Amino acid sequence: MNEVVKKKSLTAEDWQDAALNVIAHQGVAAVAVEPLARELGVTKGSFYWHFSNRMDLVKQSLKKWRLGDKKLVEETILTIKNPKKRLLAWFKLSAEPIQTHLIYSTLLADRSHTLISKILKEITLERLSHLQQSYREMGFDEKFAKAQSLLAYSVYVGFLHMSKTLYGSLPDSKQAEEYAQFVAKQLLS
Amino acid sequence: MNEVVKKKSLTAEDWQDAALNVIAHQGVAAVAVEPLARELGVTKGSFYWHFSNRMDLVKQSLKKWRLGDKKLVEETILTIKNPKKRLLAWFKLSAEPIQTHLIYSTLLADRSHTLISKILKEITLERLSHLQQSYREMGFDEKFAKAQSLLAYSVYVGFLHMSKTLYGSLPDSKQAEEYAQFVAKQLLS
DNA sequence: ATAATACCATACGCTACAGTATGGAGTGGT
DNA sequence: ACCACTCCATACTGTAGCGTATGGTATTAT
Repeated sequence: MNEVVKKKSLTAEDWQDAALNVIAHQGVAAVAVEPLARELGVTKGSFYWHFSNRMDLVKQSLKKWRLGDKKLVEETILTIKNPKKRLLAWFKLSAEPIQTHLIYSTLLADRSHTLISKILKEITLERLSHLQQSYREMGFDEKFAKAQSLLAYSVYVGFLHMSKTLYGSLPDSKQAEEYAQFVAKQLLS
Repeated sequence: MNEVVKKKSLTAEDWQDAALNVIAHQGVAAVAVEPLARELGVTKGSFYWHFSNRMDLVKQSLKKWRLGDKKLVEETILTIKNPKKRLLAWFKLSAEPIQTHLIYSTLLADRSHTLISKILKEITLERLSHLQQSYREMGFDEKFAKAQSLLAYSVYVGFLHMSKTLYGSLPDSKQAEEYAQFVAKQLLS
């Protein structure tokens, strides 16, 4: 039992969380109704009461993920006034072993659906814009800020995949800290 | 018709090429026998003559890809004596819009099978080793060479995903050249 | 010319999953 | 006490793909 209080019935969010967990580790294609139902200890009769179909679940799950991710960034990064410190905080957060990174990196290789491509493009452009903004505030010119933010973001994405490939999971906080320091030294001078 | 000479019968390599094409664009999970057969204008009776099962095709396809990739690197990169020029050549090749990169980046998010994880780890460590070697030959110490090669490789992987995400495909040669120059300036000083 | 072999079509059984239809148990409101 | 609504189980239909069995045709060898 992972829950002390045995819940009487499931909510839509319970299904979304389970779906996000699958997405993080096996991708969108692996999100299947019946296996999820088994995992949650119910049948798909429950599922089709909460959602209209499989894609509906995927959509709403990604929506939830996106909101949570946005909130995280707004609270821990965008509140920092000093642009250099803000970038450093971003590098550190990027290397933290949290689910949101796993989901993002998994989605990156999943071009199965137009919806996902669209979401990814939006998120990526959004984040690039933040980085570029910070570099500009540090005093760099437009062109350099653009190229450098693309480079920094590539490092972020690459690091996610590398970690999973080499270690099978995201590295722990200590390793992440060290790596963030090195990256900062190379990309924040 | 994409072939002038209409072939009388298919070879195992024809199936492998078709499979690699699917892997490059939709991932290993999307490799299915019957759809491939339809695409090749035959039925699966043909498939099961050439391969014992679906996984057999995947294995052999990846083996072919790996051999081709190895040959490419050996011929265009490892033959260069000067370490700095060698690294520059690697950066440039990394940004070229060729299928081998697509396959690699797609595999990176595909942890469905132990075999694939194993292959990926091997390839990644192999490439990291080459990079590290080049940095060392440039005169950097062991520790820096290791960190820097990891950084450079992260940039490579990240760039692949970014390109697909933002532009839907790998960028053309001209863009690739510019990007490689910038990366080289930042990571090769 | 005949036999062997390479290559493929067809037809089959099996499984996993999507989605629907319907009924039933529990719970809260009145 | 009764009703309505929430949540889920059960039982279906339909489809896509895996793998097998078997027979047929064209090519090659002898």
